[in-house]
Amino acid sequence: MSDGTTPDAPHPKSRGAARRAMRRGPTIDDVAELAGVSRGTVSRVLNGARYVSPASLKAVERAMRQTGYTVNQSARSLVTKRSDAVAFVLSEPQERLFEDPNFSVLLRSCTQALAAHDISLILMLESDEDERDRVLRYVRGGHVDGVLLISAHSGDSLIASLARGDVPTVACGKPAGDIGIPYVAAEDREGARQMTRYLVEQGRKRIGMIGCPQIAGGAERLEGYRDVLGRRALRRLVVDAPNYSHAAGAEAMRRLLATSPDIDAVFAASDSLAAGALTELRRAGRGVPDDVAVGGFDDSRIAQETDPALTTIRQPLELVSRNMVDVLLRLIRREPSASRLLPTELVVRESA
Amino acid sequence: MSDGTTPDAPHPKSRGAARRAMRRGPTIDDVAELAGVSRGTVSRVLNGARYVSPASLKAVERAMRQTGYTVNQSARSLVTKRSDAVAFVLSEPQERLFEDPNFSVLLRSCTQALAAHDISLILMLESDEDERDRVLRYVRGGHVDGVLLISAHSGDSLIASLARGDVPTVACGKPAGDIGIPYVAAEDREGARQMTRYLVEQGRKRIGMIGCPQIAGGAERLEGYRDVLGRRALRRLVVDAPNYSHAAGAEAMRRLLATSPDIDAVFAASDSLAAGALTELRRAGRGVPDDVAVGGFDDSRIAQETDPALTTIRQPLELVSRNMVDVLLRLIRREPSASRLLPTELVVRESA
DNA sequence: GTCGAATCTGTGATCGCTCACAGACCACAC
DNA sequence: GTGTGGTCTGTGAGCGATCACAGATTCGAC
Repeated sequence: MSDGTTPDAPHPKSRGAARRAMRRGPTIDDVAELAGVSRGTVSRVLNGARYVSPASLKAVERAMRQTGYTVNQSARSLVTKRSDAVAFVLSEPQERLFEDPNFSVLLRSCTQALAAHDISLILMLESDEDERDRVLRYVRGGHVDGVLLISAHSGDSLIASLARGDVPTVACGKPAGDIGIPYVAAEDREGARQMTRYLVEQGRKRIGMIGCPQIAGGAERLEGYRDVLGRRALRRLVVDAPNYSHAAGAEAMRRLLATSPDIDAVFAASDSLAAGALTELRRAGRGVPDDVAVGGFDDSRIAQETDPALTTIRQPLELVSRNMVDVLLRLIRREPSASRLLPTELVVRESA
Repeated sequence: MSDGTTPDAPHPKSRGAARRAMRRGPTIDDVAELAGVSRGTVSRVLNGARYVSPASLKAVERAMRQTGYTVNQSARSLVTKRSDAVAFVLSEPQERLFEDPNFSVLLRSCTQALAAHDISLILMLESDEDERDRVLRYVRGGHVDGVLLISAHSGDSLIASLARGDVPTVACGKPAGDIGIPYVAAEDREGARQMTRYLVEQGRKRIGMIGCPQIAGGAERLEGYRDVLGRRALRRLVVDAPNYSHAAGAEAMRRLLATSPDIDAVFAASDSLAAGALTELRRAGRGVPDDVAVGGFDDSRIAQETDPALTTIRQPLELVSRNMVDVLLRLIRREPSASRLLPTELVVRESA
C-alpha cells in the first residue's frame, strides 16, 4: 500500500484550527499544542506516562493544569470499550431494602472504594419486571464495566440473566442455587453460632429465634442457631418473619410469645427485627435483658439506638464492600477471582 | 482550500466490512444493513422517528430486535455532548447524612424519577477537600449533564463553585447566602409552626426546642417555633444539637432537662433527634406523652418505630425528589425554572 | 405540465480520544 | 563503520454515533 513517497499530502484534517474558542473544555490537541508536543505524547501521559521524556512530561502536565483539561470520557470509552463505571444494582421487589441501614453502609463504602480507582458508581433500582429489563439492557449495552449486585432475595431472576451474560458481576451475599456468580458475604452461619453460644453461656435455657430464611443470609443464620442448640431448638421456638423490618420483628415476637411464653432469650436474624421484638417485649411487660435477653445481627446503626442497646453480631460491611470492589475489578481485568467469606464478631451491649 | 473537483475518491472508509463477528454488540451499521436502509435512517428511528416511512420504521425496529441492538452511549455522547447522566452529590463532611433515613428516600426517588427519563444517576460522595476537587473536576469535565446537590451544611464551598460554573445544578434545601442556585425544599418554617401550634393546642405550656440551625432547614424550623411562641420562647427552652443524630438528640435532651426541668413538651428539629430525646426522657423517668409531649420533624421511617411512635411533621420527600429532577431537566434544556417550596403536613401518632 | 413544498433517504464530516506503526535519536557493543 | 536495541515521538486510522446537506420521490395546486 504505502509506496514510500507520499506526495506532499494536502493535510485534509487541519485539526483544531478555527474551532477554537468554542464552548466545552479544552481537548487533547489544545494541551498538545500548548505543550509543544503531539497528541500521542499527551495521550501517553494520560495513560501511565511510559516512554515519555521528563521534559515532555513536565510540559504536558503544565499545559494540562493551565488549560484545566479533563479527558472526555466518551471519546475514551468509544475506543477503549471501557466505561470506568460500574452499576450498583439494588434488586428488591419491596423497596424495603433501601431502608435497611446496612444498605447505606454498603452503598457508601462501595462508592468510596470505587472512587479510589477513579471509577464511578451508577445506581440502578430494580423493583419490578420492567426495570429488570431496563437494567439488563443497560448493563448488557456496555454502559458499565461490571455490576455490584445487592439482592435481598436470593433467588433473583436478574442474577440468572447476569450470570449467563459476559458482564463481570459480584453479588453481596451468596445467591441461591450456586449459579456460579462470585459473591462476598459475612460468615452468617458462624456469626449465628457465636450469638447462640453466647446466649447459652449467659445461662439462657429457652432461646427463641426470629428468622427470615428467604432473605440472603437468613437461612445460614438459622442453621447456625440450630448448629449450637441441636435438639433443644424446638420447632415452636422458631418463627419466620417475612422480611427484615421493624414491624415484622414486632409481629413475630408477638407470635413467639403466644406459642412460647416461657422463653428467656430471643435471637433475631437482623437488628431491625430485634428492635421490633424489643418494642413488643416492652409492650408485653417483659424486661430486657432480665426477663428475656435479645440478640440481633448486623450491628447496624439502630443497634446503638434502641433502648436497651442491642447485643448483636457485627458484619464487617466496609470490608465486604472493599472486597466486592476488589473482586469485581479483578474480574473486569479478566484475572481469576473467587468468592470470599468475611468473619463476624460478637458485640455485647445491654440487651443480652 | 476545497477546489471543488475531488478527483474520484478511492473510498478509504469501507465501513463495517471484515470487522463483523467481533465481540461487543451490533452497531448501527449492522442494524442498517439488516433492515436494508442506511445509517441515517436508523439514527432517525433512534431519535424520534421523524421523517421515516412506516415501512423503514418497521424494518428498522425488527432489525433492532433481531440483533439486540443498544446504542453506544459513548459514541452518542461524543457528538451530542450530552451524557444522559446526572450526578447525585452528597456533600457531608461527617458522613452522617448517609445514615439519615431521609437521604435514602431522596436517593431512591431521584433514581426512579430519572430512570423514567432514561437518565442514569451517578452517586458521588464529597466528605473532604480532595473529594471536593474530584467531584468538581468530574462535573466540570462534562461527564454529567447536571447535578443534584444534597448538602446538609448549607454553607458549602462546593455550592459556590458549582454556582459559578455553567453546570445545571439543583440543591435540596435552601443553600445559605442566596447564591443563586435553584433549590427545592419543604416549607420548613411553616411546618415548624404547625407542630408548635399543635403542641400549644394540646395545652402544653412549657415547650422546649431541640434545634440545629447550622443544618439545612434547621434555622427555618427554629424560626417557625419562635413565630408561634413569640416571647414565650424563652432562651433557656432552646438547645442546639450539633447534628441530626440520635446521640445528639439524647445529649440535647439531657441539657434541656437540666436547665428546664419544668418543660411539658419538646419539639425536635428532626425525627432522629426526637428519638434520642425519647430515649433520654425514659431514662429520666418522664412519661411520654403524659409528662412530656415530643414532636419530631420529617416523618422518616424511625417515626413509626420509636416507642411511643412519633407525632411529627411530614416532609414530602418523594415530591421533593420529583421536583428536583423536574427543575434540573428544565435547566439542562435551558428552559427557565425557579426554586420550589413544598407543603408539609402534621402527622399525629402517640408521642404528642 | 410545471412548480414548490413536504417527506423520505443516503452520505460525508465530525466529535476527542487510543492504539499501532514507523521513524528519529541515542547509546553501546562489535 | 555497522548493527542492535532501547527510548521517545508524531501520524493515520479508527471507535460508533449524530448532524447537516443534498438528492430523490411524492403530491397537490396552479
